[in-house]
Amino acid sequence: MNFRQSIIEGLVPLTQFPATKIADLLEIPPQSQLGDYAFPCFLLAKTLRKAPPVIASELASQLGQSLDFIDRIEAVNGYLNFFIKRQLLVSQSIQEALRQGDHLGSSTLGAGQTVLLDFSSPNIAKPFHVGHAFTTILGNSLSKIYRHIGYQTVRINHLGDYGTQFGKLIVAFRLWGDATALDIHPIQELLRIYVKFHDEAKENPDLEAEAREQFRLLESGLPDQVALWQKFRDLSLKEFDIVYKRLGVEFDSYAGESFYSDKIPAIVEWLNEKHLIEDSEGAQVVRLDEQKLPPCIILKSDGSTIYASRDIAAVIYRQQTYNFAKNIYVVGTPQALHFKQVFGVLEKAGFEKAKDCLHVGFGLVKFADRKLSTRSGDVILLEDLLSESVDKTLEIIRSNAAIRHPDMPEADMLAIAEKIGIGSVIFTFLKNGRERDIVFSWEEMLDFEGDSAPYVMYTYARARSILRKADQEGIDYLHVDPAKLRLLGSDDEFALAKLLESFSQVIEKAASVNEPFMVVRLVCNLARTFNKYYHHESIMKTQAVDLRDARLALVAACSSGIKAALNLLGIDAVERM
RNA sequence: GGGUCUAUAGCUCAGUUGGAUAGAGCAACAGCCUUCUAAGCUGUGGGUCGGAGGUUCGAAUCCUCCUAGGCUCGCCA
Repeated sequence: MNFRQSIIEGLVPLTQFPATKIADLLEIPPQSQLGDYAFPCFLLAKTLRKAPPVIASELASQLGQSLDFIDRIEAVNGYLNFFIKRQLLVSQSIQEALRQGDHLGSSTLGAGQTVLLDFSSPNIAKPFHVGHAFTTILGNSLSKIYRHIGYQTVRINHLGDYGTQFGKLIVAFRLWGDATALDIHPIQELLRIYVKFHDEAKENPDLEAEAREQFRLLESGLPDQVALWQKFRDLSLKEFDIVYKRLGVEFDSYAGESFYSDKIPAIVEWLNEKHLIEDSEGAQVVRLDEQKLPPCIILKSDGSTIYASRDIAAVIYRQQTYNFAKNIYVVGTPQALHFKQVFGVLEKAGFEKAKDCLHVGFGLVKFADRKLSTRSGDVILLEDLLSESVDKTLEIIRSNAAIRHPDMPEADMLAIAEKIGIGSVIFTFLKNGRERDIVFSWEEMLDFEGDSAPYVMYTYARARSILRKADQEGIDYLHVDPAKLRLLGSDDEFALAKLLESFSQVIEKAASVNEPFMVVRLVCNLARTFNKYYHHESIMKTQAVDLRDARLALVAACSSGIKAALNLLGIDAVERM
């Protein structure tokens, strides 16, 4: 039974409002003492010409006993407050949670529709630094959230694997490259010669010209140039893969800039046919005055392509290949204008799916404390960040294990530290609204108390610990008689059940605004409420066996809820810690 | 200068599309381990929602102006 829907249906005949209107108005009170659902009567005041409190109390008595799942209805301050029968909500919510298990909150909302997520997209031959972490972690989480509610997803890593920079690398590698170093630390070596190229080019401008020539030769397909480029690309990807594996991120496509290189002429031709392109200061541009946007450059004055033209080609290709319902770009907010222009050109060209293209932006990563371990230049490698976090976690695990789990094998501690350490990093990026800048500090990221990945994971481990004990005693808490579940109804139990019940709504909301932090807040809430419960009640020592079993069912439901939510963030829960 | 985003507790942030006494976490202070994991729990203090007007039954939320800051504004991506 859907309580919310039933209340809406009950209110339709009494208010004369359409169901959608009521759905908009029906809210969840700020405090649980005020009820489970609330209907504000202020809008009715105008049509009925009565004071809201009067209307509320009239509605309360009219609605009376017609809704059998309602315990009572109160009229307070012009609000109609609904209290659901606790036992009913609790037992229903736990049964549903146990049925869905680790897929709690999943649905078929997006069945038959495909969402494209363009994220991560690092530049080949450049270090994978913390700046890339945000798009990678955010995109990964969004893909999981969309899949959870039934969409098919295509995760696209739009690699920066083309452009004059590769001409530079080819020139630099021939002059100063070290093949052995390239095999061992490919990106380090490529970065070294890239930096050297720029240093040398200051003295010798001919190098720049040579680089442009080499890129031209690469683009025209000369075997030597292509082979070198391919090698740089392969080795870089191999190194990126190490980070992706640690983060648990996978891609369905690595079609990057090089992939679209030969698709651009057709795009230019298409735009020309529509007479959208005009000459401006030597460059070919599409004017976007009517959209109040600056012109979008399609071809540079030397005739070569640019970021925008490649992105336009990519959108067209993706539509033909995937027939997407949504085409999402997980790219930093500084590029907002760029995407507005790209989508603007497509719209102007009459490409209908332009409205389904979406830029999901995120803030900058800034650094509060500068004393971070870096190997090269002033960038912080994501790999180093992950390792640092894992190391710090391992220290804590070691000191805890000495007290609580003297039997824990070294290999387990390492595996757990890896998951918690990486979970902490992921959590740092996903805990707030994505458009906020992240001021990065070790102190905050490695603060494992309160709302943090370790806190949530710890809660899961505690719940699992109880269930292991129940398993040992042979208790079947997954198939508890619904009648027993109605024994639950304390404040904590009710609060937990309500949180579990809210999963699907929260996850759908998170998807609709592309904000994983909503899932973070949900799971933190669940963890906090669970810890409270854990502290108040000794589950396994509950005297009455039926009540104990019901409580175990609730614990099982909560544990799968936490696991499900963590999975949506890209974090792997651990059974012990 | 144009565009755009932001400003909420000492710090980091929420605030369900205009509703009830503005909420969390951290930090501070005071407590709780012979009991399923103390990475936990319980309690206390802490606010002119950047400022000034306006809209209305009602504003952190909408409008105008101002202040401060971020990002961005044609051949990089």
